[in-house]
Amino acid sequence: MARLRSPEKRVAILEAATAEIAEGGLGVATAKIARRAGIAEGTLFTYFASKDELLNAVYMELKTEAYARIHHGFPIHSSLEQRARHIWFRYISWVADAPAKRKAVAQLSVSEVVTSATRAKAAKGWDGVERMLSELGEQGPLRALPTGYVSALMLAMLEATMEYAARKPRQKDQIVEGGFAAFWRACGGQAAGGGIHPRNK
Amino acid sequence: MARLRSPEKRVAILEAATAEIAEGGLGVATAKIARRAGIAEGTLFTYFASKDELLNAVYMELKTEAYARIHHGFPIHSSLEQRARHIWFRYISWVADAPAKRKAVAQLSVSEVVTSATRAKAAKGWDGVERMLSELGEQGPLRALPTGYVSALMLAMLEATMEYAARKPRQKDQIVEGGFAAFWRACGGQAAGGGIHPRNK
Amino acid sequence: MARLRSPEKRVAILEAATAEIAEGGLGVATAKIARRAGIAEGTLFTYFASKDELLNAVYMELKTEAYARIHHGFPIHSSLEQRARHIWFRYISWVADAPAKRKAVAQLSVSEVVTSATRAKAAKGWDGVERMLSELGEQGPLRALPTGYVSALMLAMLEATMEYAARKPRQKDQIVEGGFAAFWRACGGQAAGGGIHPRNK
Amino acid sequence: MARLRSPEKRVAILEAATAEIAEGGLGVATAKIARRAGIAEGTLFTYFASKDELLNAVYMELKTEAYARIHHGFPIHSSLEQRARHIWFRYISWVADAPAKRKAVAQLSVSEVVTSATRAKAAKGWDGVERMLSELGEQGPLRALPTGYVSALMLAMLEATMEYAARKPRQKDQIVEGGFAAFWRACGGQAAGGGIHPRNK
DNA sequence: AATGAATGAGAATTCATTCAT
DNA sequence: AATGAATGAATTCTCATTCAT
Repeated sequence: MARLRSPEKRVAILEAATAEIAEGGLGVATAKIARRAGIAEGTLFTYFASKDELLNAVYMELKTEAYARIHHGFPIHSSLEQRARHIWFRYISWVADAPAKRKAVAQLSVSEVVTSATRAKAAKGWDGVERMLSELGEQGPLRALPTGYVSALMLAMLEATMEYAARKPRQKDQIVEGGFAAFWRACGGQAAGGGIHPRNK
Repeated sequence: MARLRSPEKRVAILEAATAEIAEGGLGVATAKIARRAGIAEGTLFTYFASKDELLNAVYMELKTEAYARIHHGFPIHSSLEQRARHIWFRYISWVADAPAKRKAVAQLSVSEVVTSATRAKAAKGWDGVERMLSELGEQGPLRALPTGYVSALMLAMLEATMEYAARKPRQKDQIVEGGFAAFWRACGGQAAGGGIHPRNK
Repeated sequence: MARLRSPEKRVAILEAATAEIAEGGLGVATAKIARRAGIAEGTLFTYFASKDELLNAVYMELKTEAYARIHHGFPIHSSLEQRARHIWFRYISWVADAPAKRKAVAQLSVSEVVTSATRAKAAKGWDGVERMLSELGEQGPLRALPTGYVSALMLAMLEATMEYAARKPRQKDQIVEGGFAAFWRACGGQAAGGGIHPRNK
Repeated sequence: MARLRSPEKRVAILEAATAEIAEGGLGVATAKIARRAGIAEGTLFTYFASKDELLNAVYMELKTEAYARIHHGFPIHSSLEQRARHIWFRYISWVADAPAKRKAVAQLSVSEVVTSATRAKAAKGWDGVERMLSELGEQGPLRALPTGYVSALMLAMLEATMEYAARKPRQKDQIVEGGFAAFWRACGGQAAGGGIHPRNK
């Protein structure tokens, strides 16, 4: 039997692509990605049939990873606020650990190379998060708005908060905490101490 | 660059570039932009020294235009909420009029071709908006956070709201209105009727 | 106004392509063709949109040129045999002048890159030759066979004769003359002195 | 190359190569040939040291096969015309059975990958046919021309006839028969009933 | 100033061949 | 012997930019 296609190599390519995209945009040469991944130019194409396919895989991978981060240790029996906090801070920590990942995802999200099929598949992974957040949307002032809007809003506020925090590293913790408070108010909750469902506490 | 014979051509190029970027990403060929603008390939470079310069100009133009939209008819003597509403709905209407512009701006915003100098210059124009919003940040729960964070948050929430509204055209008005309410709560204001500073009214 | 696309350059490319194909087959690199034509790699593609298009153009060009050679000085009022001789020897002389052209045409003829549209268009040019030969097909023993078969046969016999003559340069004249005699007999004619229609002489 | 484990695999490769060449030209990827042959990419190279070697082997194989077809049942004691007829119709039937073979041979014949050594070797196998035909060349009007020219002429007329017949399937038999008659006349023979050497009959 | 042909440095991808398994 | 992943040179084609007209 010949060598097996190594999952490590696949991962190396995805990581190299993420880093290169973060540094140089979606226009990076596949050759550059391959070099960074420590493989030959042509080898990249035994793992991904085309650059587009690779880009879609990177998007999928990053979205999945972010989701896994949030999913891990989710306090399913805690109050709504605690659950929302978990998501907020977990996502922030993911980005803080690897800013390149966020930069890459940002580029991919607005690009046309990521197909709607990929987006749909990735969104399905987010379903879990959305379900967690659905209670937020079902009660309180956001009740009248379509499901999914809450998570879209949360993601947007997260991105803005991270972006901002990244530019002011010293006040980072304060901004992140303040950002969550703002999100929580937007959802109709009171600042810490209050909450949407006092009785739920 | 000498005084340009035709400012119309400059505008045509910027518009063509915006449309092409929206449709095909930042990778569009300058030749394609030129064709769409109704000029020759080479002529583009008498108006913009390089593709990067053009891209930066497009970013600048779009940001400036959005700002102008908001600036126009700004109810400078109305309540803080009224002013915030003005910004919110004006920005939404700008995007609604020309969705391509938003798509283009989104691509440019995350790209590395737009220099920090350009971003700074554009942000300066945006200062006006920020000043209008600064009161929001100075008072209420957002007080402790750095200036600029409020406008960043507003923009993020606006983008998310538009994105979402675009996918559910029938509920558009409801979503846009609900989005503003959420933003206003995030800033510490009460739902319409209340407000941060009742006495300011 | 910019430079005009020069017909000389187009011709240079076609000639370079013909020579390269003759020497190295249809697999030649477009870069090699461009170099031989004295132009830049990219310039080739302003004259021919793709390699396939170039190859089709070469085929067309060579077929047209061969036809022109035959057409020139055609003894329209002479005997059938004289007319057939004219075609035979003219075609031979074309090939003798530029053996590379025949080699290139041979490769292209059997290849799949030459579309049936191109073949049809080229065949239309041969219609003239065919008409000249149609009398041969209408009378004599070939009468029962479909029109067009005579010219196909003639071309095949010509190719074989040339191929053979090229390998034995010393006997060239003898072979070419003998080849024509064979063709003429195949058509039902008698060796020189006789003919299909003695009275036509 | 050691004694090969499986001659069947060698044959499978040759057949796959023939089919692929017929369909896609000499540019086919060896990987595609291997896949069609039902073996792994690398295995091909334990049977043929290089693509060129494979191509030469295909040429050789096809020429040999055609020769075998003709050789089989050759009416060695019949009249010259009968023998020529045998060759003509046998060759036609070979091609009719497997048109891909003829297409492949046509591509290979005009290509530079087939070495003159291979051609010489293949021609040697063809010698048998040539010997059978040599009488045609030795007597009659073709007497003055070099040996080998007759078979070259025959092959050319055969190819043209097949090509033509393939395009008009309904008149196929008529064309093939008419083609032989033409060839026979070209050799100096009379239409059926006559012959070059009545006394030889 | 305007034009668009010319340029040539990449870009993505292919593919014959090698080689670890 | 057989496999197919790995290799990297080579290929076609694109495109920002220059420049003759």
